[in-house]
Amino acid sequence: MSLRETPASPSAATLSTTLAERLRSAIMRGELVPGSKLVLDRIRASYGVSLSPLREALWRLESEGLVQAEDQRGYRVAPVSADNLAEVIRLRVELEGMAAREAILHGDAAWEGRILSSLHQLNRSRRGQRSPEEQEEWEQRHRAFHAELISACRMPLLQQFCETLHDQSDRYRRIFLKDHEPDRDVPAEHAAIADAMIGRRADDAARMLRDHIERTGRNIQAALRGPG
Amino acid sequence: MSLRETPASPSAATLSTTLAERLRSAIMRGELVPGSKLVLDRIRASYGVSLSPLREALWRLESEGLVQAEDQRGYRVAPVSADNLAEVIRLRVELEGMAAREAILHGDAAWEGRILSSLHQLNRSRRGQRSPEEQEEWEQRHRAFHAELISACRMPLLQQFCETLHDQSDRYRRIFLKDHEPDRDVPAEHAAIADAMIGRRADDAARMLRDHIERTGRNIQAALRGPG
DNA sequence: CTCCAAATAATAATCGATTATTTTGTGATC
DNA sequence: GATCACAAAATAATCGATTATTATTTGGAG
Repeated sequence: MSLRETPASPSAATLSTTLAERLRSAIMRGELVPGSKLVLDRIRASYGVSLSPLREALWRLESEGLVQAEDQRGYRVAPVSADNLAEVIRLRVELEGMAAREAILHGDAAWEGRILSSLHQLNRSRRGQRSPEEQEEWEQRHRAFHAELISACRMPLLQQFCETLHDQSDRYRRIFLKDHEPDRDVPAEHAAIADAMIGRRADDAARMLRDHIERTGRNIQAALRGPG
Repeated sequence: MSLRETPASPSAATLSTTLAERLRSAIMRGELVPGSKLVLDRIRASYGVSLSPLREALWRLESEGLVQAEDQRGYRVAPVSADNLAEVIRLRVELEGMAAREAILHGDAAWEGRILSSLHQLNRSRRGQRSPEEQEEWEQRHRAFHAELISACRMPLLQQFCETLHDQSDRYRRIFLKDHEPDRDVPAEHAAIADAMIGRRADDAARMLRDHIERTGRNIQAALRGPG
């Protein structure tokens, strides 16, 4: 249930936490392929850890929908499907829409500043960069920007749900739109959404957010149907 | 992420799964009090298990919002607060409302039958019974009834969210409305909701569901403010 | 050849012991 | 008396080995 957090007080990250992050990243990048079996002893060996923290890490990823677990039969990377993607997109639209409206109601000047700042950071890194580091940086900033939009909503559970759903749809995008030239001006969409949020134009913001999410969703759906 | 499931094929429940169920029940009943520390070695001893399955069980409950975990500092029963309850209620209204509308769109005759059947089961057991077994039975059937209402929505993630939120609000109700004479005709409310769902009156159903959830919410809020 | 059953191998789950970290207690200093 | 440093105790996290379960192979029987 934790928002991927820096602990309030400076306590050392546990091996299990570190491992969950590494595995999450591998799953999101598609390096661990959807539906594939996660053989405990193999992963244990390749990450150089013991079983206890590994199993804990997998349970955390299970709760984020990135891993499936079955008693006595082990774990596998969550499979992908058009139906699942459609639901993720639909829920993102509804929940991020709700969160955005709440954020507009409650947001203050500091919140506006954080939106502008994260938008700026995002625009300074370019998507579809050659180096994986740059790509990873863009991904991270993109996630941060979307999180900031709803950060003032005063509904931590809702933020949690949105983060989980966002991760799930990011995985689809990163796997199926691997080196896909965007057919639209994504930075402009981000800027317009930020502007509507700060300008407290709730209906505009919700509509643009919906379109933004759904457009990406349709592109992924097309790629998903195409090859697979 | 699993809907509390009977495994498709008959594989033995793991100790970790059983333990998670037992702990969930103890937390929901308020036997493990909100905010209290869960000292691993104490629980380990009292449940007669080893650390590994215990820790796994606690992580599962963390993902359901019933336990809080902090690296290197252990676990505690999720605390309660008016703010958290308000968010849980709000999200239940929104998400169960959405799920109900979808279920009305997609539900077939079999679904109608399941609703009527679970309503009947629910009415045959009486809430606020003297024996804990009867009370537990009512709780279980009440949960099943609400789950059945949205079971045709074809959105497994959404069902998952609803189940989690329902568990959370049930915990509040069971702790704060311990032996509380209901001030309203709850069975009639259930019957009316079931009727509207089956009759495909989506707006009616959503409104009655909202009122049903919010009324209970207000009662809990009152109790929460009162003593504590 | 196909089906079943037992044997074997592979894997998951659990345990008990060890190590690392945090919390509590104690005494010294100001 | 308050504050810090250190020691001791409590607790959390991890490991390596063991046990239980599932999956695979093998060897008949029909």
